[in-house]
Amino acid sequence: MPNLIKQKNAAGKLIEFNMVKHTADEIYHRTHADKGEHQSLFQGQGKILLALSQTDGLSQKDLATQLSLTAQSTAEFVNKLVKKHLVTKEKSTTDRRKTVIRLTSAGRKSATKESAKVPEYLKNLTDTELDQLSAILTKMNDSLYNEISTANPSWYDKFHDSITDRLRDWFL
Amino acid sequence: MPNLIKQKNAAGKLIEFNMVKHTADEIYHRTHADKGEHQSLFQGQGKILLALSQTDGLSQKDLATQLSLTAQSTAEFVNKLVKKHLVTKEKSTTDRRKTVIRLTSAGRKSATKESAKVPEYLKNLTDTELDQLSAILTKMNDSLYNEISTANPSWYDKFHDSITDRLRDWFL
DNA sequence: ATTTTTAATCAGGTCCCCCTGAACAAAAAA
DNA sequence: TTTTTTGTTCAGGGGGACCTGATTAAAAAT
Repeated sequence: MPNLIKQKNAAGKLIEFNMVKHTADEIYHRTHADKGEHQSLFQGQGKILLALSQTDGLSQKDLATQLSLTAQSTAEFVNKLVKKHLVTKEKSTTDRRKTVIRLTSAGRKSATKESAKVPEYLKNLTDTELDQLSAILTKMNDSLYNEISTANPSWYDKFHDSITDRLRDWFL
Repeated sequence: MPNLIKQKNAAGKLIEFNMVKHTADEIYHRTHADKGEHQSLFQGQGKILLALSQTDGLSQKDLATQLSLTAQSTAEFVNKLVKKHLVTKEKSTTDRRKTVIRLTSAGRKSATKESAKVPEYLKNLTDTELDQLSAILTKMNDSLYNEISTANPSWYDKFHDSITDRLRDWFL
């Protein structure tokens, strides 16, 4: 029998963490005048960058299906990224309907910069704590993967492997 | 000397957690047709709800200063919440310039519903793990509070106490 | 009693995520 | 070759988080 009090405690801390982190991020990109860089990596333009950093040179259609977006949304995000010089568009030579999207070097950097660095708030943890945290997060993630796979197996399939691949790349 | 590998490991797991959680949330409010309920609690309308759930009956001005928003943004969010029947607006009787904002019962429920319940992914953790997680998150949060207070002391002041108050209320 | 400050409103704007519908050109199938 | 399917694009829309500027009404200060 798990202890409800302990669960609530942890849940509260987690909410607090999200809240405080959100504020810290806000302050950061407020003072750093990050003009528009407040995209989550997991939405819209960020998603595209992430997918490309795993497999460069996808077509818009590929991106759309992989990311569960409409072709139009995908086009919108890609165009925005082109304007920011983070990706390039070029017509495929083999199939001239297709547009191949590629990361620029700036794009690749942008996709990995925030993710590849160890945040400050982890640096105060001891080795033991880091191990504990990793183990706990692994369990939590598995839990969430389960939720996703039962709720929506097709998303899960598109999702799980690419995520873990991506993370392996970043952190090795 | 903290172990960089361990840090990166934990950092990766954390990113993975955010990513997976984001997807799980998306699936959830996609299947539950939650029309617009995908607000972070820490932004815009969510912020307002949260502030009111701590201190009901604030004026728009009070909300604005407390949340570091302009009066106009605040008004916008409040109006949207009124449309959703989550808050009510009424002219103050003592100072007829002021508008007093109050949570409806639906509003109060909405402000606490997601937060007060223990997420599934915590329920598979053992008591020991829960304790470890709480301890680790406490350290991480302190780290972030520090960041905030050095970067922007005034935000910190508005922030810290009300947060901890809020969390105490939810979880007791 | 008049000026000034304050709380809120309207108007309009920027950027973000995301979708539907309609058009169009290139490739594949009939 | 004609039809159908596929990949993109254009147009337009809904909702969200913010913001600045200008105006109004009520309270406070002079």
